[in-house]
Amino acid sequence: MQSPRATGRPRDARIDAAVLDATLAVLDESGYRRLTLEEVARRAGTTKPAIYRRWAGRERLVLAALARRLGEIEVPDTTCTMCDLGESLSVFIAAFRRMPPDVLGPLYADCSSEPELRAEFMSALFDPPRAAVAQTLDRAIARGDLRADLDVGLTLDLLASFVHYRALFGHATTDAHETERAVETLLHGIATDYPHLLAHSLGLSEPPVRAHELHHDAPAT
Amino acid sequence: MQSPRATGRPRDARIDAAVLDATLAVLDESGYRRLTLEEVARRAGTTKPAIYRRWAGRERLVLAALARRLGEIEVPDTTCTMCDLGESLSVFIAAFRRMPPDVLGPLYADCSSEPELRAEFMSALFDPPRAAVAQTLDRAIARGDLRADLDVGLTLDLLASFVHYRALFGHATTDAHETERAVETLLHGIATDYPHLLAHSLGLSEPPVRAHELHHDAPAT
DNA sequence: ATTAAGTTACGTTACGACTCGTATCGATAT
DNA sequence: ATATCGATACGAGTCGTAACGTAACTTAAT
Repeated sequence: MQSPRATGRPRDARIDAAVLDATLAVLDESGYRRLTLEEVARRAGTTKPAIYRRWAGRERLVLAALARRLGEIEVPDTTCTMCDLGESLSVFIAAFRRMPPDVLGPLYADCSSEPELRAEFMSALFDPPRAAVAQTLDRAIARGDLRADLDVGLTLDLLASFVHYRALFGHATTDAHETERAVETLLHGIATDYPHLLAHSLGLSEPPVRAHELHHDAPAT
Repeated sequence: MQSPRATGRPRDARIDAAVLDATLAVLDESGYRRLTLEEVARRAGTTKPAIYRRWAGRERLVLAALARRLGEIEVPDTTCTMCDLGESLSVFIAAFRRMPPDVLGPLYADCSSEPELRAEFMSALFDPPRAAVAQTLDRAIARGDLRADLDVGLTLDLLASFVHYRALFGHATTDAHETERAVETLLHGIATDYPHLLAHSLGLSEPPVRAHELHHDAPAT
């Protein structure tokens, strides 16, 4: 943000680290809702005012702690589109596995009220893995493995939302096998004969003969 | 739940209705986080204890109010799979449109801590629209429009998560057109040549000749 | 080099404000 | 006899901030 203060007593960097560590520890034990700043301060061997000097509230504190744990995201880049997508999703899922439902949901709930805070949440936690998958998609398109007219944003949302859904509502631990199935499903589609369905929806009762040559875009009306 | 008490002064049913109405009004104005029971009681022309007599906490109160607004879900049933899916999703989205992000996210956050409460949340708000889409998928499979070996649960999650994602993180109002695109994407798949990608991922450098006859299932090892 | 002044962080403690969920009370309805 | 009604009050937590006196570091003058 701004340049470090040139005057006065410098901040003790060990306190920063101790507070972030304590925050993560309390989060893992008690979740986000039961996290109190006094407990964090106690464990970090410091006090509440010292925390407020550094972060503007508990949302920002937790964001900082989680962002630190999230670390950097690496983008897989082999020549295998399916592998890359699966791997990207795995990284994605692994990232969220480190942020249990007890944390991510309530945290976002608290962040969603204030636009600026919300933006910080997004850029700190959601955007990084999302960008990784986006890059994978772009590469696959450039390689010719995905359709050139693909709506990357939409596809990204389909993938990302799937992971978030599982992470937030954690009714199932998304394992590697299911990741694979999801990628497979998305790549292949779920229809037996998509052109046929498309034609039907357009009111043509008989399916087009040259189904495979039919372009993805709907014919002009 | 249990049978109505045979003894003592009966509850005033008008209070039930007034409280639920007031709850919805406050939710729409202030969102979930800023909703206080005292404010609800004030608007309903009653008092806090009267509310606690009826619902065990504000989570249950809000759940009851939202479930009331959600109403019943109708399942579309034409012969057009694409239309039905699109329509199902639209109903899905419409259901969530009545529950702004300021409500659904924080509410779930509060419900997720207690398992029983979480189950109530699911059965009251998430399951109904989800079941509607599930029925549409089943019909489409029976009709032969979707692959028989389709993982319905997975597909359902892909669709539902997409809607939830938009509803919770509302960075985009999912309109009819985008719904259509999503269904289209899922039906058709995003790959230019899926069998080719599959083969490649299995380590075969040259693509199979009869790509279109290759079954979805991977060949036996 | 020493000293002095200025600034900021530190720990400690305390405070006001806000909700929550419950308790109490007399009155009322079955 | 029992349970609800309105009204009010209460204890318990947590929040974010405001004091204080002390400690650490920078700058400038001696």
